[in-house]
Amino acid sequence: MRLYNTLTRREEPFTPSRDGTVRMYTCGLTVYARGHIGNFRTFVALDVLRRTLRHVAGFDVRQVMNFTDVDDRTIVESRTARVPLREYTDRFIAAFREDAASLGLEPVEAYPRATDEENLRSMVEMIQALEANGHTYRSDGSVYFRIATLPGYGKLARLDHEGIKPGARIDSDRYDKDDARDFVLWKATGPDEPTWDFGVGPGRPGWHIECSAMAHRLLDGSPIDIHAGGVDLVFPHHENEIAQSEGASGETFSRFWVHVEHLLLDEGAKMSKSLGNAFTVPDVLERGYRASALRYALLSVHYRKQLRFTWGGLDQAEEALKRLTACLARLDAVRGGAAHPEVTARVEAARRDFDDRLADDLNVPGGLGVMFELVRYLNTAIDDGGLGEADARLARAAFDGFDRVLGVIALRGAEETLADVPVEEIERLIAERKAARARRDFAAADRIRADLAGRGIVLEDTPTGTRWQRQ
RNA sequence: GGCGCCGUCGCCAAGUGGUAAGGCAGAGGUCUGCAAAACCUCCAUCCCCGGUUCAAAUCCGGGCGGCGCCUCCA
Repeated sequence: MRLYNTLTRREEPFTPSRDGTVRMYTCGLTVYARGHIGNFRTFVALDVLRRTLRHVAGFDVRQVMNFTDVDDRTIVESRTARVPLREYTDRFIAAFREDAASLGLEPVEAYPRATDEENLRSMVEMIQALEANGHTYRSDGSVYFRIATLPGYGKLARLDHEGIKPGARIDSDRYDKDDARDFVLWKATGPDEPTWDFGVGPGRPGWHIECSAMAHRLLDGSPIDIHAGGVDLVFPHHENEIAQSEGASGETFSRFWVHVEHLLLDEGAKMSKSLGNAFTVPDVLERGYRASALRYALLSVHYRKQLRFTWGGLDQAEEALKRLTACLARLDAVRGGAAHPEVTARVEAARRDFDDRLADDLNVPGGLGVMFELVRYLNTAIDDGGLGEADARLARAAFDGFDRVLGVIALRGAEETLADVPVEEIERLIAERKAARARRDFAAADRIRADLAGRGIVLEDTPTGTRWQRQ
């Protein structure tokens, strides 16, 4: 498959470097608050990447997604809440897991936390390696990375080193640094702060070191195949990760860098917790939208384009999903009849086209187009009686294939089984209504339909019986 | 000030040299006890101006507009 690589600013053919297994690191959440849907835009996009690597490209994937559970904000917020740091961050890790499940994110192979001892130890080892290689200096008990010692510094972000804007936010952490662009590897303990001492003095990890160390430890050394995250991480986080990893090991850190563009608000501003304009997944669900619609909305724009989030956009996503599931229900109702060669050919072509779109730097919108063209074709075939049960089964398998990447049909199905009106009751009422219609008691029939409609269940009569659907 | 991205139908969004996918919304029709769904038909020449080319939404130049990054950030 082809993937856009931020390192080269080009699309390149991608294949894992070792025996068919993609080793991928994803920067996860800083768990000082519940992640918002902007964060999840990134995670959904990277979930699609993961699924495409597995199900379209046919690779195995070993993916690591970290939780940053110690930094200035987690420390401050936990102190404000008067809750121990670990307990405080546990809450938001649990919230992440809930939201990730709601959105149908495939679990990744490892979710390391920065403050787990084995991770802290590997960070310290990396810092010691950097010290041995002459890339560090100490100041007031903290250890810093001296970027002047690494000629390739800046290769990812391609920043103009000389042109730092006067007045830009430099040196915001107010420690003594020799150069504004140097960054902290290990921060000396402040008053009343959590602290660890595994060999470079008492303190806590700087933001960047955790990812370098955990990627190295959990993905079995450099170079890893893909390192991914939101675009805002390109600089300084990813640039500094490269500096640390390559300064310590002398080897390329990651072959590919994948960055997901931001989700913006309707007004065009970036959604972010610090700006106080963020929605969480539960916020969206409380408005009556389904997680499957949110997932669809988040993945329906190419990952390298900014996505403007609107409630109307969610409505459109919901309608599109209904069109899709309605077609699947029709397919499932087809009885009898052999395969038609023309249908087989169309379905096979759609599968190929879908995979081609996804393999082309994750062209999800293109893939959705292919899928909906097939929907129209199949609907027409059903109406014309030109679709046999064998065709329907083949088509259904194709949609299952699409959904291994999109993950949206399966999510709908899971939502159905969790809903408040039990399926058995719905089916009982449908049977009652059928009896009423048979004796032409349409008033009773309509009463049942209205009752279910009031509880969010829509009935549709078809030649093969009554179908129902949740609103 | 530096670096970079983007501007396609009312809305969302593919397409990046060969004559505009798809979704939502809208109009008309078929079907139906009603309703819904579904299907059919209709609905754009690609921000503007120049240029290159047999051919440009796609390449080049210049505008206009929107956004991101330049040490909190997915």
